[in-house]
Amino acid sequence: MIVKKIKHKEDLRSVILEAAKKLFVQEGYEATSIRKIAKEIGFSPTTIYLYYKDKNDIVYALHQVGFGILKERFFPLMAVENPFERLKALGKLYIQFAFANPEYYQVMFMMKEPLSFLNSQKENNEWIEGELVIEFLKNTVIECQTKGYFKEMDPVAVTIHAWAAVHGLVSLHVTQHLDCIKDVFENIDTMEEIVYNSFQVLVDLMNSSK
Amino acid sequence: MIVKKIKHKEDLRSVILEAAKKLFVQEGYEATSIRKIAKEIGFSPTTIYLYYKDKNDIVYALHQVGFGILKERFFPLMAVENPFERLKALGKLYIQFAFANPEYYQVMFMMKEPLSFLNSQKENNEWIEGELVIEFLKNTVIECQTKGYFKEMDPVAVTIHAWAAVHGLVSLHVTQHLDCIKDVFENIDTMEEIVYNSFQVLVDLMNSSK
DNA sequence: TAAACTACTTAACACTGTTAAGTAGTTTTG
DNA sequence: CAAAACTACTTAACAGTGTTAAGTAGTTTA
Repeated sequence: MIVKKIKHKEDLRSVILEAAKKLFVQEGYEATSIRKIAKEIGFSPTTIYLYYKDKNDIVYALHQVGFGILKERFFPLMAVENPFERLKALGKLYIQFAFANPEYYQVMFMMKEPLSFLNSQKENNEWIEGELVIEFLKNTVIECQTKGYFKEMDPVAVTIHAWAAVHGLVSLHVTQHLDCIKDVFENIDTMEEIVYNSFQVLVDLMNSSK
Repeated sequence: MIVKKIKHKEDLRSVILEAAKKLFVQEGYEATSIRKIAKEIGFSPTTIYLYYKDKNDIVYALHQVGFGILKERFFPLMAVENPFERLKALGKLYIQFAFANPEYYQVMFMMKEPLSFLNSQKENNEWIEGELVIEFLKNTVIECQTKGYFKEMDPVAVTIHAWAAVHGLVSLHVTQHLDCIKDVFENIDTMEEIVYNSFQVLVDLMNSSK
């Protein structure tokens, strides 16, 4: 379990983050304590505080790792010409990301801690990671409007709605609230099917706005 | 701070819940510890465990209190004849509830703990509180379909979508993720306005499905 | 009167995040 | 070259968390 100490003065900050990532993905947020991270890398818990301000600082770093993965996935979508196809692909990918990386999704979009860390920093208290994603979504929505979608609607409100619709879906899944009401689904499908059927409703409704 | 001990053998279980409610609403979930609840009612922390199995048991009880408030608000809506008007009113009330009772909203729809408690109970592992609300929503959706809304759509998928859309909106607000991207809104409105504008998009899209 | 039961408490376990103070080992400086 | 300063880390502790085993008054039953 315990990784042997790092010689050659590697950047311990990134070694800590790597250990945090491992524990976080394997055991979840709850089980990722400062003491366990320290044990994992073979240092005392207080050493962590020489490289990260507090635990929120670490979960903010994890949240950034998550956004790195998400942006990597979103990048190829910039090539999709048709804005509505791009919008649909964005939604699908967002859902896929949440299903594939539920722990990262939680830290990115469901937990206050990373944002608390941002607010604790005097300068740079902007959530650039989130704003970048929403800006990309907004531009796609505006482009869709030039093609006749979302007639006479406020593009910002449409953007927030689109985000909220997929976020609501995946967050209800991640917290297991969807599983708990599966009795209302006559034919019990997989959770993924239910989520995608529901996403299809969003797409169909958006289509009917043309 | 410390309430004098209860004589006359009142039901201590409800006294504990009352203290938990007070701390929970005033200080939030994080600050509501077993030890603080015990101090509040003037008993030792272990006494709590004679009336509640564990902390999840208490947050499940709080979650039930929340559903009590929500159901009370939903009740008058059963009288609304027009199903689409009822659907809109349901959404509006749901959002209002979340804004007025963010702590209860979290415990009802955003936290795993109450559901974990349900799963820890051998019998009765159904989330009846949630199912009741969703069933009410589903029936309204089905009724809307008889009036020409949601043509050729799966009513269950529409129900989940409607729920997810409003849940996504209010949960992004509660976790302060919406506040953090307020730079994308040109005219910085109140959070309530932004949420209602976004809700209006849902209503407009649903209207265009007729 | 003695046993049993009720309602509660004390003390402890095993954790958590976090900080003050201290300590080797290296580097810089007079 | 020795003394001061700095680097990188550790030990010990604080104040808190949920939770459980064991014990103790006071009441009730036998």
